[in-house]
Amino acid sequence: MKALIAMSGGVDSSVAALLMKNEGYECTGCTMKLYENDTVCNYKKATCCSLKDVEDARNVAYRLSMPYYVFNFTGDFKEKIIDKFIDCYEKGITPNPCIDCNRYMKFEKLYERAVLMDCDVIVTGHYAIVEEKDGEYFLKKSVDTSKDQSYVLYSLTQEQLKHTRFPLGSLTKAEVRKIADENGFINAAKPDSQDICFVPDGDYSASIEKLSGKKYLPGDFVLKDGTVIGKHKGIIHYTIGQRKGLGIAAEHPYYVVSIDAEKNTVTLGDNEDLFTTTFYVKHLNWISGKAPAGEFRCNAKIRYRHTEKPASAFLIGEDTLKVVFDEPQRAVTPGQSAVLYDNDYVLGGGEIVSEP
RNA sequence: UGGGCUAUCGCCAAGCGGUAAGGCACAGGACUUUGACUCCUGCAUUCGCCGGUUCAAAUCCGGCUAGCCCAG
Repeated sequence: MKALIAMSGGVDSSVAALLMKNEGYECTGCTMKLYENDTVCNYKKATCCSLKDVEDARNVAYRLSMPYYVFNFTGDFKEKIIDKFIDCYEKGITPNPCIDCNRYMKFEKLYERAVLMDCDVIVTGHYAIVEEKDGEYFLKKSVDTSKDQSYVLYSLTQEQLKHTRFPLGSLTKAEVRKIADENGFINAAKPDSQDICFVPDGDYSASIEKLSGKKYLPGDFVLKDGTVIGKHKGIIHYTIGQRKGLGIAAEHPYYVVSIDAEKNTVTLGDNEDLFTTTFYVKHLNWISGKAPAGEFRCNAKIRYRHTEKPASAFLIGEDTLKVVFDEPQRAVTPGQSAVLYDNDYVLGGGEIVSEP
């Protein structure tokens, strides 16, 4: 069996490579080059596409004596991830580029390459589990629930799951680091990745301005009743539930409650105004390949760092799901992904939209 | 022009003779493979100005200045 390992240069994917090797797979390592550091104006920080990371990945691949390649996916990454990222913010919604990167880069582009290379499976360092039973594949949370990444994988299809391996699914992060250390991997103690990989210094709005070359117009901060209480710096700077950076001094903190791209206004309110029970999801994918029939119970997760909460859901259209939480949840945000679980199993998910 | 009220951190605001609360904003950090949220830390040697009383004043007294309100 041949495996193509997606290696970022970090500990996780390095250990994933090792484990596949140990399982007897004929392994090939690779790193996807997703963007040029100059195009995103990143001059200092080491990120997943820096030379350093490629060297780390190459180093581990060499140590495991497996062939190693770098694939240049910069064109696709710009089109599928960066452009959409910018477009979303311009429309007043909040994207999750990591979700898109998994969907389009790792499990589409890379998968195509794997097929071309005659590989049977692609392998990543995600903390998630694929289970097979009677020919059907299931996506399940990892054993280390604090590191679980099944959320970002809800877009996978049966076909993709069949050809994917997540060797870290039953390990904890501590165990992974230990394995890396025991095997002398140079990245054993490398910090976990964080922030958006193509955004230097965590300043995403500055990146959008540089990448798009546009200036975003200031507009009004308004209250629910329409009262103007200040000027905002351009809607791309805000997301639902945001408190910091508003610059408005008041008795209580203000939070962004909604964003109107048409009127170029940002509505502010109290924390209590952010809690809602009902929302809609589009661009659905079901792990099983087909949508559950009728109304069903599940746990819904509305952002990467959200603990999934009990809800009822049912399709109200071809590709539109209505979800109703048992208890109101804070800052359900259009553009973010909602993923539905049945206990530890991912049922599917999609993108939260403001209107059905 | 009389009469009254108020002047404390960028904003709001405690304080009422004993040596400057708090909230908001802001900055830095933690958390985190998205944006957020959250958490931690920092943030007025100084109380409109000038004098006076007192061992001691943002707190009492006088004057000045500014703003607000009521008369005209």
